[in-house]
Amino acid sequence: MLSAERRTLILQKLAATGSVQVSYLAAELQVDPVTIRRDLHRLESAGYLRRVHGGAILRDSAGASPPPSGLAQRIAAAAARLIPAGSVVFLGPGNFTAEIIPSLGNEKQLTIITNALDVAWRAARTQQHTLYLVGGEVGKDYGIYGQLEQQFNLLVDWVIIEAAGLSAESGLTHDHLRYANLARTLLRQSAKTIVLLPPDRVGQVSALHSAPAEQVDLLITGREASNAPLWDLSEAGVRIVLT
Amino acid sequence: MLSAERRTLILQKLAATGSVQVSYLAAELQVDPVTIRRDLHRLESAGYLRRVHGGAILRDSAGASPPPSGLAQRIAAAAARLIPAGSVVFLGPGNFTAEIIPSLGNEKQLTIITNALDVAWRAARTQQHTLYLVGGEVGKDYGIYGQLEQQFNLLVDWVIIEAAGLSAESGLTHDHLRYANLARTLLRQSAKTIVLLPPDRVGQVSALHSAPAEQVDLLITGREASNAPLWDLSEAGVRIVLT
DNA sequence: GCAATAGCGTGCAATACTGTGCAGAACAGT
DNA sequence: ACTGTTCTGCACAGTATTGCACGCTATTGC
Repeated sequence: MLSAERRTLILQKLAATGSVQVSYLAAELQVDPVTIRRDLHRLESAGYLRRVHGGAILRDSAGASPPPSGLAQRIAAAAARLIPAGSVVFLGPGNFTAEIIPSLGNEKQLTIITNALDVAWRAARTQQHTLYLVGGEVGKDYGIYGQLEQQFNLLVDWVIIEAAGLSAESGLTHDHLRYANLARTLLRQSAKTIVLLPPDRVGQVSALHSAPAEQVDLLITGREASNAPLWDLSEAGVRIVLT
Repeated sequence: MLSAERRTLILQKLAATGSVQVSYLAAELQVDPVTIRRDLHRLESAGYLRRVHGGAILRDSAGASPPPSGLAQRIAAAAARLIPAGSVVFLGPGNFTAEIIPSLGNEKQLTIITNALDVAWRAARTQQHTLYLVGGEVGKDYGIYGQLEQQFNLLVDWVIIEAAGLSAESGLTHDHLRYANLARTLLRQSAKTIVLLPPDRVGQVSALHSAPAEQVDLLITGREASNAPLWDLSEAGVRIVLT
């Protein structure tokens, strides 16, 4: 491998995840840690990143977003494992979905459609996927709730969204009207639907309903989720992945 | 084998894999490494690739956004000073326009419409402006070239874009068709237009024309720009800001 | 506060790569 | 056939990159 190539890979990894570790890169790229350190030193001199003990972080991440929680990484990693290379996926807004991008690794190439600015930014910086973004007003949660149907012919293999609640009786529910509308539009298509949910929201019901539980193909949540609602969902035909 | 043939093969290999190594090519093509080096040198001069130690890589595989140069910050700061609080501005793709966001400071609130993912991301993170984003496919330069007119009623006070050239006779010119089309659409509106240009592109002409110089209200460039073309542009009614 | 651990920079030697001058070979035009 | 030009390979000296060893420093857990 060319040294310049290696430095490009380091920058891509950094762009995708926000930070890199010397030890991880050394193992991944099969070079001595001291070589990685020299690379990082060089890239810092060129202004591409900021060197910190143990690795490097993005140059402009002064007051950046907090590091992802372990839960988000676990759920996102589980989702990433399920998606085959080459799929067309829709990613909704949220911390869990955004964390999927760095979980995908360097090889798996997808076509990603999203209405979340943070997801789009992470995906774009990897230069690895084909990326489509919904237009419209950008909200404080980085979600963009535009006229989806006008902009794309939605023929996606997987729809991956978060929700405020999922129960067998009340189905998929949300806190915000625009999010509920988005979910309803997306699930009308015949794609496979994956819902990412914090474990404490399994079986819960929120204000705005979008779809019955039967339309959810797969629920990914934490293993702390209580069993009774999971059982009911499973009865309703929802596959469950605990992580 | 003809030398031109060999260079074509080198470019093919490079396009296929993203990088080539001198030693590999020398063995593969059965010529001396020195010959390969001379080929690469030539191809680099012609702009086909970027030479690195041990081989060559694609010209635009920077991986991450390059650090802002002093020039970008100077030009962006000049533009930021000109925009009054509360304005509705369109920001096109590019390093200069992206640098405007941090130059705006913490108080000035704008309504920003953009088709550049990096601009949008920076603006969104400030939580300071009202932000609209054009939808569509995200390109390698983070530009999104969708159906602008279908998505927004463009009633902006300022259109701020970059270009590949601006001269009094040939007007505003660009390197990429989609960018030229964008500029043409934007400038059809009656907004005030600001063009950000590296000083060495003042008076230059590139392949694709979008608008006559008269439609440009303001040119912001570096003070290194040569005087004759600036004078012509000023005659054509373009206000000039040197920084 | 302190010890264990992991990470840091630097000097050094081995290796690989680089540019350049030179001479011979291939080639095009006369 | 002759001649000037371009391309190619070789030799050589200089430079870049890498891994290892060493002593030093930051971080972590108790």
